[in-house]
Amino acid sequence: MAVQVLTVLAYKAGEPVTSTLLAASVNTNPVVIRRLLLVLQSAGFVETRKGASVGSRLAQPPQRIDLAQIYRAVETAEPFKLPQRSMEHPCAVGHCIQAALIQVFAATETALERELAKTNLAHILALVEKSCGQSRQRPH
Amino acid sequence: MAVQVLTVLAYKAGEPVTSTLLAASVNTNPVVIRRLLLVLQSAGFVETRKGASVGSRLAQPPQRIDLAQIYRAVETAEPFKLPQRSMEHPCAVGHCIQAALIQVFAATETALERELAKTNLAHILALVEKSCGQSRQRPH
DNA sequence: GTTAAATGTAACCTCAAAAGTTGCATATGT
DNA sequence: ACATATGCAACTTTTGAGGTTACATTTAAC
Repeated sequence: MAVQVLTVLAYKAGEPVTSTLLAASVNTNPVVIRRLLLVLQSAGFVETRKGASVGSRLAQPPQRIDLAQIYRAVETAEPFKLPQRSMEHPCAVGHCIQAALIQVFAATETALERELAKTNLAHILALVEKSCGQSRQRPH
Repeated sequence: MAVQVLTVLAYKAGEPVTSTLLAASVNTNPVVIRRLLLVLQSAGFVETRKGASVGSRLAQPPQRIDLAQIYRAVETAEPFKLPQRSMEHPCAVGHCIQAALIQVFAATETALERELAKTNLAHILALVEKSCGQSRQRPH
């Protein structure tokens, strides 16, 4: 969802967008968008101003924001994580296996982020415009 | 969890293991293990026999089972999937963006599986034995 | 054969995380 | 000043994974 919101902001090319409008675009609730925007703000991806007829916009050029950064900023639960088992380790083998799997999954995680880093918002924006054949909407 | 169970089975090197024992090793419930084993059975990774003093064992050598296969067999919810939005597409742009993101995420998914395919159970087993310094338990 | 031990399976419960909802205080262009 | 938009708190809803209990069925071993 974060990627979708950021793509819309990139599409708007600096024009501030309200959370209500973003919510309509992603078909969800404005508050959910605002919660997400807070995260994206602290990550430095967007700037948001309060008040009438303003909203949020990208704080960086789309080329500077890649999927790995977004992933790290937004993702809370790692996809490859061992469930936190109780530490009663009745089986020493199970304990050793866990230690080994943590290494393997950490390596996978790193590889995943390296892969995500290859794509940035500008790439996605180009893909959107190409697949839909629409000209980019510029601010007035 | 699937990886953990399969690693234990690989560690046991063909010796049939009961779901109760596996559950103790992963510190969970035998029924959960059995449910998982059903999936691993239909994927062709394990063989299970009913009856007294039997259980499950690997159906293939550990070198033949890699993490990508396990991932595909077990994983239900894709980590990179757009939430199924309603099809009322009030915003054509949003629709185009979704189509583009599906492509991007599919590519990421493919890259992830390519990465996972690099590691198989034999690798993990070697890592376990190395990090714990225990000799492999052979059948009798 | 009988029996103990194991799986297959159904029907429930629990729990946590994400998303959605409501309400209101606060800030800010016009 | 006022309409508009965000920040934020508290709550509910939803969803999926995991856990639990119970029981019929299968099978090796005695």
